[in-house]
Amino acid sequence: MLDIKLLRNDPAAIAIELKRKGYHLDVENFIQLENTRKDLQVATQALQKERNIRSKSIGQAKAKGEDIKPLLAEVADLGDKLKAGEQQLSELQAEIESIVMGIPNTLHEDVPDGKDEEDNVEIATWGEPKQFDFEPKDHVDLGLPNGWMDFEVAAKLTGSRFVVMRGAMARLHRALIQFMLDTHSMEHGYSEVYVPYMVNEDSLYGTGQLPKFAEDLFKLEDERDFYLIPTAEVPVTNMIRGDILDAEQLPMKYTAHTPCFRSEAGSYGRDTRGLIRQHQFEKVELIQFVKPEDSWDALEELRGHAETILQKLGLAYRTVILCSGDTGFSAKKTYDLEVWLPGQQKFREISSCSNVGDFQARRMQARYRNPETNKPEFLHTLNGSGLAIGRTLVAVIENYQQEDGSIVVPDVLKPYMGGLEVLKP
RNA sequence: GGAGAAGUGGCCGAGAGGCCGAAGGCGCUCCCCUGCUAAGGGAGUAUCUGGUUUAUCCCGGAUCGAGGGUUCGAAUCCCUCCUUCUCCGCCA
Repeated sequence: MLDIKLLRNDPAAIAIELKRKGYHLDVENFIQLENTRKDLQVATQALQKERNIRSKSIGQAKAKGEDIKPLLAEVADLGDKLKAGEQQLSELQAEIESIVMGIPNTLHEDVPDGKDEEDNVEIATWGEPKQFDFEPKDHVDLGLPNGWMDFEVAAKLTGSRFVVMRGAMARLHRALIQFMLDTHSMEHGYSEVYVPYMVNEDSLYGTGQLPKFAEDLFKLEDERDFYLIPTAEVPVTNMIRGDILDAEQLPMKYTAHTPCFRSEAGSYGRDTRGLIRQHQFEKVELIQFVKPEDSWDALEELRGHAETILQKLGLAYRTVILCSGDTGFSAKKTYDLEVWLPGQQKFREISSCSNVGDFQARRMQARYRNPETNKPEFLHTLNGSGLAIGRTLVAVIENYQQEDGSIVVPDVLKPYMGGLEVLKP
């Protein structure tokens, strides 16, 4: 959520900023609604004030034993007028709120202009795309013959975009999770949390998935309006919803492993093969809560933490900064890490690290007490994948494959593989 | 799943239709006093929001788990929901 005061003061300037993100803000409509709201609110509050004064005097008269009948007659029609005004006002406020909740975050000035992912800008690379002296297979061809990956069984169990993994592959998948959690919690200063995989609507409003992106989510058939989480960002970030933290508690860093559930509505036909785009995948997430002045440094740090994982795994990657049109709804600035996949001869997104600024904090009413002003102020939130497990598995097996279809276990994963050094078909 | 109890400021806790945004205590901040320590005295100390502009000040409005309702007036009465606790049942 943007600062409503900024929006009121200069909606035109905000509209120009939002245009970079491809969002059209109807300034005239907004100003008109705001003006109506202001009039209505002033009028309603005046009525409330009168009601309060009169009620108080009735109480005082009654205490003195005076006849209150004439006083009651005076306020007879006040109640109806007030009720009508209050209802009108709350409807209008709800309308304004729904507009404001649907407005994306503004961008950092570093973010390059652009329309879509074609315009993202590469800012760094690490490692060299691996050269093979044979034709490298993609992860599906590596996984299928051994029964390591089974998409048909998964389709029988559930449907498309699911997988069953077996044996050493399932273990390698698990090893990645352990390795990442251990690295972030023991070397990068994050505290590990275990969180619910279902959340309520308030949480999804808090991080920005609702109200706009309901179609991307799986909603449970249940009167409680629970949703499966699309990312650990939702439960972990919402842990501090409604809180006022002490300044000394910041920065707060959390890491969590969770499955992520995404409906992938609108991506029919894209990445239909293999593990790249599934309805259910695992992810190790990094979340930071920081003071406003620290969030840009924190973004660089967080990105470094995600990059460390790729480096330790020895996987070549490039870092891109998302252009204005590709940056997500809540983010001020986002780096994507793209890993080299020999099977596709392409870099593919494996992590996304964003500084959200105070956008989610506003929605969540998540604040800290600024010792200088002694006032509660919105903190800043950041999130990043560290990393997406399914795609990391893809990268590992494609990059560590050998001509006979076996897969060498990267050194850092060996402690988690019970002595297994090569996955043999 | 059944029966019962309870949700009030940073914390504890009073409050039972009006003078209650809320006693009292603890904690915290500032000041005074005491040579230091210990103790004592005084003042302050919720959040959101409107007028209203960057901020202060001032004057309003709202908020006592959430949402509805009754009433001139609700922390207080009624309804629904959520959460916590106790007992029973079931269960990984």
